[in-house]
Amino acid sequence: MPTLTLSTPSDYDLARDACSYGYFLLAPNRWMVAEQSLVRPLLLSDGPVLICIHQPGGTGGSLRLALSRALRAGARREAIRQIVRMLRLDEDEATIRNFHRADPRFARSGRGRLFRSPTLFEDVIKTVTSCNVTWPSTVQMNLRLCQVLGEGDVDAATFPVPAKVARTRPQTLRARCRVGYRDGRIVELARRFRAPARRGGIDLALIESPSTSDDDLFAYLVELPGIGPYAAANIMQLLGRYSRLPLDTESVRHGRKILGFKGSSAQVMKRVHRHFAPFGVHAFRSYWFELWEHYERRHGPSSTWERDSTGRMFTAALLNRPLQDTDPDSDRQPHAHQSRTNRK
DNA sequence: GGTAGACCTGGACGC
DNA sequence: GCGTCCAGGTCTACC
Repeated sequence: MPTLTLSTPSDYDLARDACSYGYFLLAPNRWMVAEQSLVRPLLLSDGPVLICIHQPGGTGGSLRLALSRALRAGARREAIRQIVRMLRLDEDEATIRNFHRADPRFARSGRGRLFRSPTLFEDVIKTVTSCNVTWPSTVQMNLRLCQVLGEGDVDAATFPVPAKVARTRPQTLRARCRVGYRDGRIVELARRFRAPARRGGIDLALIESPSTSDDDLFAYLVELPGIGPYAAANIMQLLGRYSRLPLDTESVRHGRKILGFKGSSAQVMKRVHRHFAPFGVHAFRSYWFELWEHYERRHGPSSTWERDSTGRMFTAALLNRPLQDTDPDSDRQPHAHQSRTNRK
């Protein structure tokens, strides 16, 4: 089996940093608990390739990539570019240290990087499939999108590319991928990813330019079909902009149960927003890793979560249920356990 | 600018 | 096993 080696920042820990955001549990990603490795297919210009990513040397060690086929130089560069984006290997030690200076609670665990997708398109569609549904439905939608529209073996199909989704009828998406009313919005988003910016397509130059302000980026994203304030803020963190909080019902639950805030949902959201505002450009990471830590208190280290069983753990009924009697501290002990933490 | 209701799926629950 | 209720963010209409 062909292999590649990829160096990492000296603080990089695959198990910790890949299992840091719920998308690592969504198809076509597959976290192999026993092997502590990430398996997923990537679509390259010369076809799909299945990649198994492992870090045999532990923290700071190089990543070993086992490939299902040999890659020519161009395809190899393409694969590495996608993996670097997905694992945020481009966020160096200094970037993470800045976050830890702003929020020292996570310096010891080293948390700072958040898992994302190899492409912006996949991140945007995953965000849309996480809106207005419970987590198990998000898991199913992504699995079906890959099985129905992805390339390669059905068990290891890639995430579909914009061109394929843009050609698909909304009714097909609804019937076969069970995306519900999101069908037309997903197809329209795919069409915009296909079209050049001057003809109404996604303006990648604006999105990726560091000179675009957070406010301007948010205003642009929120105008896209299927993207509201929550989704826009989430896409921003996936783009590496951490100043905005994607506040949803989970935020309200966290605000009430963990932070002890009272009042209506809108009031609790405002208080959560104010609570994390002092972390400035790091606000989302502080918010997220605090949330993640509580998920891990319930379900154990995220690197032990299985895609097929973990999805069922994140239902409103279970999350609202108090912790077992074996944990007398109950939920409201935010940092009593310095373990690992989450969901989306 | 703020609010109410529809959108769709699947889990939870009662019978 | 079946029927009903509910959770979830976006969008549109309306005030």
